Amino acid sequence: MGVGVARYNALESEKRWQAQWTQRESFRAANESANPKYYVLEMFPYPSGRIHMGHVRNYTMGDVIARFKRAQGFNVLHPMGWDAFGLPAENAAREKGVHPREWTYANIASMREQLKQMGLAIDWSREFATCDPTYYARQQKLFLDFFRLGLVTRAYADVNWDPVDQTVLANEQVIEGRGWRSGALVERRKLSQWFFKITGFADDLLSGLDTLERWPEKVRIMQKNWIGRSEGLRFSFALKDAAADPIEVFSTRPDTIFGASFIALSPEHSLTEQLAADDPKLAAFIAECRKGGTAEETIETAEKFGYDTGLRALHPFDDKWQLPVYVSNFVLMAYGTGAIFGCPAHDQRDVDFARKYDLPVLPVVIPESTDPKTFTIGDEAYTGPGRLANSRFLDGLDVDAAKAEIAKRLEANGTGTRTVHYRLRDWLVSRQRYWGCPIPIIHCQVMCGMVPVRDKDLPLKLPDDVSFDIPGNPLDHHPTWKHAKCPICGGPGLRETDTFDTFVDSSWYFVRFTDAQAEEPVNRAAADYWMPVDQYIGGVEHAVLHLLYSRFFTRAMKKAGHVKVEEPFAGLFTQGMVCHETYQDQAGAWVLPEDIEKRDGKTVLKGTNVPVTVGASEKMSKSKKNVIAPETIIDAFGADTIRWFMLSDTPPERDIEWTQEGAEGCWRFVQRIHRLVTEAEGLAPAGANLPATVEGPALELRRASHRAIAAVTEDLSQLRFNRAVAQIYTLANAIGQAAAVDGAVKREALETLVLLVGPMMPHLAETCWEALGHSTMIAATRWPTADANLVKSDTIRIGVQVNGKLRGEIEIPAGADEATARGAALALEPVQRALGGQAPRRVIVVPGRIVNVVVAG
RNA sequence: GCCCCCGUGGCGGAAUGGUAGACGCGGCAGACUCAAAAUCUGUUGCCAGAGAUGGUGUGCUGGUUCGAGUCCGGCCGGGGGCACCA
Repeated sequence: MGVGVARYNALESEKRWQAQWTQRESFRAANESANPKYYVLEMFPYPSGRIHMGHVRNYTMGDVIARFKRAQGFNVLHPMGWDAFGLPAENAAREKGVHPREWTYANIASMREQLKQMGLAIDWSREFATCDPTYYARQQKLFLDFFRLGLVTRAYADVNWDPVDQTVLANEQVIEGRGWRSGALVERRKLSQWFFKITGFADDLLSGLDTLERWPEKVRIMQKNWIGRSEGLRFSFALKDAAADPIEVFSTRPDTIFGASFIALSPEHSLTEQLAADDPKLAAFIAECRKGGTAEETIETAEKFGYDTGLRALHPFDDKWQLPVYVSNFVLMAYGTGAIFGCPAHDQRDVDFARKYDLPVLPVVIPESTDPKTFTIGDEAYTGPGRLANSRFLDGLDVDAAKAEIAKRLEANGTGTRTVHYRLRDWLVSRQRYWGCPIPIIHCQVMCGMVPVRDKDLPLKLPDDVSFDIPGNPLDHHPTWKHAKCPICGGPGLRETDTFDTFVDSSWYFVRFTDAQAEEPVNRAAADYWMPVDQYIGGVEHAVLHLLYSRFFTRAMKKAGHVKVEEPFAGLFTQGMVCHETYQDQAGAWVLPEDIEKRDGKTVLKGTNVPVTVGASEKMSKSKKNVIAPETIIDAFGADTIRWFMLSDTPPERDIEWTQEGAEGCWRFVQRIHRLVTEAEGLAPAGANLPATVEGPALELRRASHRAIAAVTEDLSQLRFNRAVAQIYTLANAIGQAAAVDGAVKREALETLVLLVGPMMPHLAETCWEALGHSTMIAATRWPTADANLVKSDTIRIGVQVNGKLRGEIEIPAGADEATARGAALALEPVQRALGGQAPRRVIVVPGRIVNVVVAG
């Protein structure tokens, strides 16, 4: 520590300001205000016990927005809670013998402590965990509302059974045939399950995407693809053997019907199965198709196989035309009818298949300005627009007209139906687990069937005395819990022992934050005031499921009269991951960053000369040990340093790489700001007026201040934190350069610097604000406004080009007319040289931008 | 295989079609110091040149334009998503 230099003590200062904010309830949000509202929310965390760098990045961004909007005069809601149900708590119970509730609440306590150390501007009075009975009781009530509205259904379904987790997985949770958490090979089982009828909202969820202008295009496309709407025609092909049932197909290209050259059935099609019973070769073929999984992207490049069943189908418009019926591995049972007609000329998969089995390839859609007689298809299908040919009554029509004509004819004779298919399936919400929200239904053993639990009997609480000694659902093998009287007849009944998927919990928490204490699930007035969330921030890994379910839930809640909005999140931002270099020792084992050191350009195990291999920067993960614990950084440098790092350099949507050097650079800047403020000499007292005239270096400093205000305001509004950071560095540099400037101008510059830094490094800013003689807090201070006259300068320097190449620079008054710029440019020596005494062929003057002299040659 | 995104100094990255490389990290040189750390100042795309300066430069390749990192076509490379969706 330098002699006589008071070094900024971040840890002490941060503790102090955090206490101040808490004591003054600085971030408490009122449910009504004269100011406009702004609701900023980060995806709430699962309480694993410790925060990681991903949390730090996420919550820092949200916090900057919250503080910035608050300073701009908005009534800001910035809450925090816990996505607290879920399997890890049960795993901990099985592994360590600790009750899921204790484990979860202990984790929440330690994570809350860590988040508070980050200095987040959160209204903690609204905090809740989804495992609080006060929360899930309201969720049960919502479920009953949905139940009465017919949005809930129960169906026997083939479900994915995870034998390790002893639970049912959604299709989305099965990855490469394995459970997404356990990694166990998934088995198929038929179980009676609860579903939310999200498919009923498919069209609405799809069209709603168009209104989400402040969502990343990428996420909207992913949701669109997930919903997967396709319009087509469902119709039948009769078989030559009249005794057999016709084969029903679904096609989005019925216009290509006269290019058909085969029919293909899925290996799982019922007809396939019938035929296989008497055809061992087909049975063997089916077994072959099942190998390696069916839904794999990897098999897309795999070869297409077919098996000719010997059956012949009749063309719907010509019963003399027979088409071979194949079974093929590229037809999916889960989509459409599990059967297709193949038109090789206009579908890539079909042409691949046709070439392999030597089937006809007849083009029936001809691109504009191409001769039908010479148009042929090689190994590539033509899927573009065009006019029909070789298609009898369709000849000459365009694709859309031909589709309509076919549909019209087949509908008229009763063999076809226009159909819309969705990829989206109903949301399976029941889980055979203990640590989740119980589903409030009683199965009457007498005659009443499935009966909702009465409102007055809510919450239906989880029992505490459960055992995890045996596999399966503890609720199910609890000795007494599931026995209940039927609410209708009073006879014996059994409680539903399934609990909800935790995606249900996270599908409405953002509404509950608007009044976390409300007796009803939603305080309608509070929800109407705050919803929608103005800015939601989280990882792109939730692009489909969480966000789609939340959009569905909000619509369902609207139907039930709980909210007036349909879309929960007006703005969405998906931040990038936090990465770090990876290290391996000579045996190939992963090494923690804290166990290495870099010396003389080499990377070695700490305190030794044993070399370490430095690998690519990858997402921080325990398995590769490339993790930095946020608390080690906060303990060493303070929260402001880690926050500043997260905002600096890398655009927020991209992956950021954590480096020790970068962190030290941030720390140095913290110190530098503190020094600039505390060592400033000749400052005017707080509140002093600026001199009447300011010129020279003082004017330049004023300009730097106001340019910084304008730029940082703009950048923060657009979530371009990295650019805002660069602007602040520029201002700090300008202040350092203007050492001779003092008085009120210097004060203005320093106060600007401190105010602009406020949302990003709030503790440092408060300390500096106080050092500048203020008794108020930055948390209660308005954002500065830029003086437009100071943002622009009197003269500007613009480039001068000759034939588009830079040849010089001129300095002219800011508002100078074209003639002035032109004259100054032409007078330049390099321009004169290029002209060689001749007149320019053309001079382009873009005011305030550039002059380009075009010289003949 | 299809869809989406991205290729700019040693590194992270700036740049409404208008002076490419802001800002940071790292490097180099200097000041302060017995010395180091910290701090401050200068410098830093590449090539040539002592220098002024000149040439060159945003993955490759065509095009549009007075002018292209930016727009359009083709290719190469990297990343993400997916469902062979008829």
